[in-house]
Amino acid sequence: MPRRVSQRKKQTSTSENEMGGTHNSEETLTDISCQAVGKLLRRANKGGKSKKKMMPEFELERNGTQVLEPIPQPKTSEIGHCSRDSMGNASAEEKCGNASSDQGYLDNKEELNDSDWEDGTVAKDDRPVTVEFDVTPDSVVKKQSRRATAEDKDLAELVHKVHLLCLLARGRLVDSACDDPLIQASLLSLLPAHLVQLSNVTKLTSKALHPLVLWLHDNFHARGTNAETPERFALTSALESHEGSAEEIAALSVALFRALNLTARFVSILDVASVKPYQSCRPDASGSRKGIFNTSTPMISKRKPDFKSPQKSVSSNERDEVCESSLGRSRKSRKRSATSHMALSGDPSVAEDLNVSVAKSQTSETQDNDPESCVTDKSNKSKRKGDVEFEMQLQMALSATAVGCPGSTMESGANADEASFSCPSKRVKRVENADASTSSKVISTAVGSTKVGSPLYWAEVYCSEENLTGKWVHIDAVNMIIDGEDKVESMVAACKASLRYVVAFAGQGAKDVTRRYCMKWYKIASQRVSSTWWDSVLAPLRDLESGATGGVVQLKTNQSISAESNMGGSFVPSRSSLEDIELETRALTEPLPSNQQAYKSHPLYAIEKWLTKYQVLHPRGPILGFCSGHPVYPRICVQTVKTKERWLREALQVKANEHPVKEIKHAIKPLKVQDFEADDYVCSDSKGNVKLYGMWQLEPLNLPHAVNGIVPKNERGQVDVWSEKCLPPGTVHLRFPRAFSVAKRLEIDYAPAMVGFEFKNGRSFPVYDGIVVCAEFKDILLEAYAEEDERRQAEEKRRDEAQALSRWYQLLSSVITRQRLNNRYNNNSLSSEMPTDIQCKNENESNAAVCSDNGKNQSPKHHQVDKSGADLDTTLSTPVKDTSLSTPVKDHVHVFLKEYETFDEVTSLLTKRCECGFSVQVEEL
DNA sequence: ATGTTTGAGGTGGCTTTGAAGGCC
DNA sequence: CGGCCTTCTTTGCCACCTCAAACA
Repeated sequence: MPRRVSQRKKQTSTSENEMGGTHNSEETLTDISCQAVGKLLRRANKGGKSKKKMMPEFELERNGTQVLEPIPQPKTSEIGHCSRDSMGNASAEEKCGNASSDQGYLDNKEELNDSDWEDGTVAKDDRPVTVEFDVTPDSVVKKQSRRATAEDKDLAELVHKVHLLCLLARGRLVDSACDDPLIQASLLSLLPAHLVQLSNVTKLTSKALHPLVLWLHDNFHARGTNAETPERFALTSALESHEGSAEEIAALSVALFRALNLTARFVSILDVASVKPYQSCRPDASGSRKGIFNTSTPMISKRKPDFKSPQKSVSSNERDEVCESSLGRSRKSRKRSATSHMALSGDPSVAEDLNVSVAKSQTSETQDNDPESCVTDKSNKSKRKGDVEFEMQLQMALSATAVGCPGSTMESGANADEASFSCPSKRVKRVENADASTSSKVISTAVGSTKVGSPLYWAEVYCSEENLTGKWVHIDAVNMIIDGEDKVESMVAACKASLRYVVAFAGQGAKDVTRRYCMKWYKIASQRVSSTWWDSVLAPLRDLESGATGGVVQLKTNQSISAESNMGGSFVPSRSSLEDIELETRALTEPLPSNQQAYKSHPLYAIEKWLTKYQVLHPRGPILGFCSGHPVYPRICVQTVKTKERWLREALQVKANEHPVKEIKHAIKPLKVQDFEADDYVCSDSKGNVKLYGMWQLEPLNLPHAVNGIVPKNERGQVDVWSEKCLPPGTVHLRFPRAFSVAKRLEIDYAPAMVGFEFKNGRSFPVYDGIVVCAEFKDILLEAYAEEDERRQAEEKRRDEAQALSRWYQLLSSVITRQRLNNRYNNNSLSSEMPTDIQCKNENESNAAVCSDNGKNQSPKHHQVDKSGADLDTTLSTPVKDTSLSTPVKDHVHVFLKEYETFDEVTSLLTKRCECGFSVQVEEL
């Protein structure tokens, strides 16, 4: 395979390894999230060190603070990244990515130990940890945009998944806080007596909830940042002050509903980092550019328990607007950001606007023309949008993870009240900032990106008297909306926000209820992670959720369903299964999109215009409607067509008398020879059409059966083994090496097994693996192969041993010769230059061994048989050389002729002689 | 002003059945 | 000399994606 492909595979497998199996144990979900982030960082780190210059790098500081530090990015363009730039990224007192700090980080980088990340110390370290980003200004002019590579896509998907897991974990924490008995009791104590009666209502309708929601709405307000208290998820303080974040208010509403024995869920939009690279979290790929910056993750835009708010916020005056809850959140964010800029701008109001702009540009994927953002865009424009997004995504994932990591201590006793994530085991990990302002600034860059007015949290209450079978009713206490599930999408869309994941939490579990709120699924389908992965993650959580909320539905007596359930007694629909049906129904009854492009990858509908080359409509109907004059067909009518050969790989063959359903032109690559012969080229064009067949034209592959031990082969004398199904009946595929030689020796008919292709040199070549033989020969072959293998191994062993002996002999012989020469010419300077290479072939194996003693003209003038040589003979019992020579001849090659040999039967010594007088004694083994 | 269509341009993925030369 | 093994080299088309201009 090409290198490109193998790299891709590696990445994919990495990603799967890292993310896979996260659903196995719900109780370790948080751990898994943390580990995933750790791995992610490690990977990002690696990526950053590679040639991918766009990838930010990260490092681990020694003082227990993990600092995530993108290296200075080259500029995308132009001008002035002055103070504004640092405003966008960091306030002055924070670790601004200036040159000196960069240098320091780069130095430290050498000490970074990957295994720290690998081992998940990010999450598990007992010490308080600060996770912080520092965005450094770009300094080098760079290409404006870059297309996403496969690696970028993998990384974006990884970030997306990690972020999802983190947000899921957070949702579960909020949900469990809603179960806190103290919170519930406190709420009940505040509740007017007439409303408490609601707990006795058995037949609940959404209308009945109205006064309750009204009371909530009147008594609890979403607010902006309170400068005195750190922004944490603290239901108690929200309860006390009757004021809290949108998330807290929504959670309080859920807690109240549960206190009244209503079945209620906490619902949250998981506003997650984009699954695509260099995109912010926006729902709609077409247009709405300016809405991008409005997106952010609630984990960041909302002040989390893990980040202190060290800076004062500007007071809020705009409390009672529409979408107040989110406004509160966004205001908070804006203020927080603004404060970090005030030091630079000096004007709070300006600073606020600026900050919004900065944040926008940071989260934005475009340097859009939004007038509001252009003020500061100049500075951020220089940063590539992909980088910005990447930083954002990592921030999101990291901060979200930090919230959920268990096992760490609360930062202070004052904060460790019961209300914030009630039970100790569920307590929020406080990530202690060594430098609070640093961290806050880091977050502020993200915070400003809040979408204005987009509802992110609400409650769902199960009303048994709604519909026939009961219904989950959407209740947004902050905005005083009851049963407004159809309004959510438009509200979210109006705020340019994303509705990709709507998850309901209950009983420590979670369920994806996006379908209930999203009417235009095709718009978000591509923005979601693969359903396989998502479903597997949610599977254990779904069980928990349905366990907590899934009461048996009390069907109304006059309904036929009721009769059915009474009759059988076995079919008792649970709330959960009924909801599944409801959501599934919505999935299958989506209205026809009004724009053509939506049909390109629509799961339900298709128009012919957007079919690909290998797709046809079969059958052509029914027509469900029209879009811009194009008939709309059900997606199930779209069939994939393939060539005969392609179908063959799937063990299917085209039926007799079937005509190709489609023919496409296949540009045959003209060979170089054909370039000179235009006539040939033109002729070949006519047969360049590729015939395609559909699934309905196929039948199971009917290969000729093996007869008389002969393997049926194709026109190339081989068998294409795409899979076991492609084997002719009566044959087997033997994949061991050198099988063919065994088969050949036994004279068994075989065919090489072609298992695929390798692409090399611009062409593809078949890859063979083993042979195909008739099944009856399998055992014989295996047996013979085992024998052969044994014999071969024995032979190899023998050869190795002989070689070892030979080499020992050569070595010792050299040593002895050297010693002998030393003795003889001790005083001669030659001794130090003695050649040691005595080359001699294995005399045992040749009748006329050839030796060379032309040792670089330095051969001793006179050789004598030395006693030591005889000793060596007896000691080694190996071929021995006796150098009883008399006439050294320069460059002479000894030739030992058979007729000069003498053999001493007593000593078993064979003496070979050269015509020159040189003789060699060989001891026969 | 906003949304939609269209086309340009770029990237990733799929395509798919040798030859020469050295060694044993 | 024949069989086996290694090395040679890195296409070109199409689908898909993004972007921007034109259009509704």
